[in-house]
Amino acid sequence: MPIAKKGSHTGIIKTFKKIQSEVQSINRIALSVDCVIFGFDENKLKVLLIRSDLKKFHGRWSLLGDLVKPDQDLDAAAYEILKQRTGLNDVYLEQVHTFGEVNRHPAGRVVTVAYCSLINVQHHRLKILDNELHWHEVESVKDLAFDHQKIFEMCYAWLQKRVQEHPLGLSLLPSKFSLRELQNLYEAILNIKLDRRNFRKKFFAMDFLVDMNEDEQNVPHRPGRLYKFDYEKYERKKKVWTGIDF
Amino acid sequence: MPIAKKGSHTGIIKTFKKIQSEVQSINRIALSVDCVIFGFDENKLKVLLIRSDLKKFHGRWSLLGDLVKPDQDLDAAAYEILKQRTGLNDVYLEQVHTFGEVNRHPAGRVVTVAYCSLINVQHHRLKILDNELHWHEVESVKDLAFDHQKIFEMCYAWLQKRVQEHPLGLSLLPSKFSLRELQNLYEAILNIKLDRRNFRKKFFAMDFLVDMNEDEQNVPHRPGRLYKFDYEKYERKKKVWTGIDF
DNA sequence: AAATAATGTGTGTAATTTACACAATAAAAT
DNA sequence: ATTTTATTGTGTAAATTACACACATTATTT
Repeated sequence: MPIAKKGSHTGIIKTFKKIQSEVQSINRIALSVDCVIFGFDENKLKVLLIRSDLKKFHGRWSLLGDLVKPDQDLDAAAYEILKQRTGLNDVYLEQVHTFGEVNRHPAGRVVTVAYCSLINVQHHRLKILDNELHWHEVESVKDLAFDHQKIFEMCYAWLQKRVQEHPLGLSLLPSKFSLRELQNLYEAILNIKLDRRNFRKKFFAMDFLVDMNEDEQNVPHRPGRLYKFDYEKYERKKKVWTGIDF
Repeated sequence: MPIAKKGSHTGIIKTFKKIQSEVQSINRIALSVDCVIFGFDENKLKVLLIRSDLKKFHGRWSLLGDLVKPDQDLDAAAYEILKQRTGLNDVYLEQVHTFGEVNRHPAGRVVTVAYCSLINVQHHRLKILDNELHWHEVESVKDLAFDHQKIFEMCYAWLQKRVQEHPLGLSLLPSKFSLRELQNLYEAILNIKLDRRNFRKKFFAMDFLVDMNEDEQNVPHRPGRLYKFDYEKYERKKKVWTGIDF
């Protein structure tokens, strides 16, 4: 029988043996990852959903997720989902939040870690083999299965905030892109209109865009210049102090 | 024997029964919460640590944490820690990140969810009953047990960023505070010097400070005016669009 | 050759940020 | 009571950044 550690006034401190026994038997919980996979297509921000297979949620859509295996790193579990579902490897993936209400899942206690992923739909387009998968416009996503609506909304809000302070949004575009595409992307994510001249000035002033000396192809109007984003320079120069502002 | 769902091309989709069986037997993992509890005292940012009880980490300090029970909400588990360790109820608590590497804990597979908490040390001062608990200056925190150093560093970086865009930092001060105290707080958290006049102008311009018509007591110099922060007004007025800037 | 639809560029104004110095006040020391 | 000390409280000018706004240019399509 484990005892409270000598020196503890509270009885909270545990011996290694006690912790070990707790870790190994009781107190275990199923853990899953759910991925909110964003794409950008036809100037719309989209999210990849799968039709829920559970009768209880007949026909409702849900996020892509799976249980984490006991010998699997958490991040690896999220990458695994992406690999399986999109066929893509090096994609942008970031953990957003963990949802741990007791009754959030009908099959029992399942705590889930939500990840956001941003992928270039062009690369992915040919790889949706599974006809239960579908890209949905973010504005029309509602009534998802489980608590996935809440998870989705938190991830979408996270993206809207994050995209203003970090260049992750560019992962939604081809590596070469025009400023028009970039602006359309920001307008779609943030759901606002931006002034074109000021938008360009802003990005040129940041000085992370590399001119590819190449123009757009196959556009029914004057082609725009193509640029790529210099991530290395961004990593060197990124700011830590942005100023107190709320 | 569970089978892949009809209509699945990949065999990834699972039946409810299969999910239920996975949730209920295999694939379970121990889940813990760890709290990075910040305090502000003597113009220094501090963090509350406990001496590790595990022989393996003899004498090393660690974060305050515990396993999550199967019938306990995740957030509730974090509040529980705070309540136990500080005796405080309504404290600021926010989830930061989940750490899920397979070998991060010596007692087996334990995934941990890190929370940051900010408490007013004045309220707490008399309640450290446990002599294994100690407030450490953040700059001198090193070599924590487990992967707690990494967790701490991520939470500290999170705080430094978050405090610039959200008034959570004020939870470290008494509800009535002078602008000098507020500035000291920001300087301690961000580890920079700020211009006093511009700092004041900034905060007054935000217009969330309420003049208490009261001055500091027991200071060995001209007392400063006391203010409180109007959280309700902040909630009504807080900005969503801050501008693209990275 | 004209019409279309987009690209690419600059300037003035307003708002915000930064740098910076001195008088007023309360407490403590004499 | 007077002086000294330490800190509060305030204003302005200069620099920077954000914002609003219009026209000439270039491919493509008709």
